[in-house]
Amino acid sequence: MTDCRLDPAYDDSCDSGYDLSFKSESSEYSEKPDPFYEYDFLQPDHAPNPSLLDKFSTAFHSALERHEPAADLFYTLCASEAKTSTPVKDKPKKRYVQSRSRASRSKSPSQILRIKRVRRLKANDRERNRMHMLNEALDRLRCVLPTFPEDTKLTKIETLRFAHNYIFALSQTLNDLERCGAPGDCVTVNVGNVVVSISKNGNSISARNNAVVTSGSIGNASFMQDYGYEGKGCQEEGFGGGGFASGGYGGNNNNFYGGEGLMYEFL
DNA sequence: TAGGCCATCTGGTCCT
DNA sequence: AGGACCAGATGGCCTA
Repeated sequence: MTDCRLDPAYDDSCDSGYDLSFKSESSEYSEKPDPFYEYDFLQPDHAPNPSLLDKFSTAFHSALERHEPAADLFYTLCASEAKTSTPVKDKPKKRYVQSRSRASRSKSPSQILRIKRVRRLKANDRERNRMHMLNEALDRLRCVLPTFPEDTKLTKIETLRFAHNYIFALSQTLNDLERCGAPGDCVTVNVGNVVVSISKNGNSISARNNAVVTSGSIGNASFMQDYGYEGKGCQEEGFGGGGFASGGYGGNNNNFYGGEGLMYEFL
């Protein structure tokens, strides 16, 4: 495969008629509305998203009062507004048939080459922007995960696994609260070395050793593992994998999620 | 220095 | 036709 950066034929002369300036830094990219923006707890400036926090808080406390699954309520609150750039495909894939093109009519080989090169450059630019948007979303996901600032930045796969496990841990916590009842207004979840407090007055994340937790990673590799779940729900959602033993989630460390190892306290 | 991670390019496929 | 999405290839950077 040729690398255009080394290919002398891959020039970006004005002859191509295409402006090579990166659109990732242009207004077209930066001003494009992000359909997922409103579903982030933290906005790009790390300020809490009041709308989403309110929804989560409402769902959480309604669940505590009505003994209903908070995740379902939260889902219900958001579902009506849910948008996705990758719609679910329920139709069988149809084979794409290349139609006869009129484009080649009355075009010299050099013109065709130039047109192809321009299209390729435009496609490269779109792909670059697409990946930038994906990375931006991953960065925002990193921001809402309880991590230590002194640790290295989570990789992409670590971020996704961490987020999956973190969400699962929180949902397990909610399930246990619904089972046991919640006498107070605040719930504290111990996530490894991190303490997550959820209350009507807001949520907070802190470290057990009083260190400030902002970004980075929890120094506990097992938390990054891609746990499977053999129980109902996750399996139905396609999360099934290797599975884990009942009552344990995280092995011999201090991550206690689900089952008898779950740690939470009422304040 | 090997391996992991990442950004980018590229061509194929599908969809509008 | 053109855009979105995807996966493979490639080269650069960093770290153990």
